[in-house]
Amino acid sequence: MKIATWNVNSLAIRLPQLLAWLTAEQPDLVVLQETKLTDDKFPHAELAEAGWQAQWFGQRTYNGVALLSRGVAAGAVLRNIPGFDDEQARVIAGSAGTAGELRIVGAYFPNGQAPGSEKFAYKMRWLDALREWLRAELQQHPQLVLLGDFNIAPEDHDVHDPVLWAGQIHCTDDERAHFKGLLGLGLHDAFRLFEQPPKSWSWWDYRNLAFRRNQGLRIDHILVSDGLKARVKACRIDKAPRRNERPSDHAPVIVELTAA
DNA sequence: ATGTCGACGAATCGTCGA
Repeated sequence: MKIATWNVNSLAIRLPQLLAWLTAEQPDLVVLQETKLTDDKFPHAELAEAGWQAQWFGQRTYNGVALLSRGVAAGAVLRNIPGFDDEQARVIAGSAGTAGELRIVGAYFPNGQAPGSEKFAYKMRWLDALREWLRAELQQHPQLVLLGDFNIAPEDHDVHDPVLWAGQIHCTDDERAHFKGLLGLGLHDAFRLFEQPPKSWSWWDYRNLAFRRNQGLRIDHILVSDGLKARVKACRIDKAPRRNERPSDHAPVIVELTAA
């Protein structure tokens, strides 16, 4: 069972790359971020043609998320955090897996712009709401995967230049405390369950030849619950799509689980 | 350090967000 997350930075632009990647990589479940599509424009027909069921939740210009499953549609789908009033489309959750035992929570965490900004305050409120909702969700669904673009680099070794980035957005103590708070719910950073190549990033700025210079951040994550940890076989970042022409600025992250 | 994308509204570019 392969589960993946990818911030596609506009599905309108990236659909051909997504379809090619799905064929090449053959994941079972995929969550997408930054589709930037209103729901009427979501390319469900093209995905269905390729064998994918989709659940989606989007808006114009910004944000937008989706949950793709091969063959069987996800059940008990939720859009955004229950009880948290939000105009932005950032979360999609659904139940999937061979026996519907897996709870998949795909999320596009707020960017936060800069510490002290109104957008940063929104990020903090959103993170509070996410944690409290997930606390309850984990009671209901002990086999849970939280994955997406977290917009948080959890530790200095997730940052190409920790001195340059110290205290900057994605790297503040407040954001990192929130990441640890999620781990405190009984979640595990799947990527760090394994030995990994040094300087592994999931995002590289379009500017400054950052990808060529491998100057990036690891801000896209897959967190697995206590109840799933023993099933985690591998976790990796797939840099191949970042080498495409007109790539997304993010690379997919993939986790492999053993059969239930 | 700030050199790039992508969406959008309005024009063949400026603004915003990331």
